[in-house]
Amino acid sequence: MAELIQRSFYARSAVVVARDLLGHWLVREIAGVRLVGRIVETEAYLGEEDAASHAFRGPTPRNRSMFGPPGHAYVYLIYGMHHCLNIVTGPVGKGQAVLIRAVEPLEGLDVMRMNRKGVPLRQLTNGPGKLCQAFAIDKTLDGHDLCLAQALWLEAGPPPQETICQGPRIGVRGDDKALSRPWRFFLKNNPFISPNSLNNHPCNASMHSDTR
DNA sequence: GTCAAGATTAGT
DNA sequence: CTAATCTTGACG
Repeated sequence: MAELIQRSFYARSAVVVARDLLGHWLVREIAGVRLVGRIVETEAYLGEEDAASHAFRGPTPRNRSMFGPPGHAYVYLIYGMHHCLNIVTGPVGKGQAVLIRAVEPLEGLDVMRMNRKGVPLRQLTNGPGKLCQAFAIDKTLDGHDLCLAQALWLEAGPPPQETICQGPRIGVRGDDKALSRPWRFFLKNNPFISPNSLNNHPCNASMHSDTR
């Protein structure tokens, strides 16, 4: 098994972590069965300075895990029907997190297809709500420690060969500043990024793989 | 207590 | 473009 990602990785700015998360593996274990997805799209959310962030107005019962230690999950229900998975980053109390927007299925495809019946491979995990359904991630995992290698964690994957693109975040509200922030990161031309990102080429400031 | 809005998705 | 579906948080 690949190397477990340590807490020090998460204890940095959400913007940096969001980009560095591309190519790493999201691992879910259910009843001994292993599901793995390669992270191909993320979004960074900061704390009280970011009008698009759930943490913008300070801690509440829902977002309380955002203000906890880095390396934990923040999972919430949106539109009454879809769950979204975030990774808490940065210093305790800042309210930073990274939304996992899309992964490329690597292991446990059969279970993922079971959780999302009749869905084409390409659309199995190409959105924040879709990947949570495929990986059976819900609010019971809110606050879960990702550094324990239990139930849900991340492992280091090989550095991505694809170009890293960035652009404005999808579906967010807030002030003009928040809307203009290029804090969505994704792997160029990867078939498993969200439909929105696929249509969002050309990417803003393209850069190449990080110095992993 | 009330109520509008939501870091989405699938279907018309 | 719109419905689905229900929790949250702001306000009073």
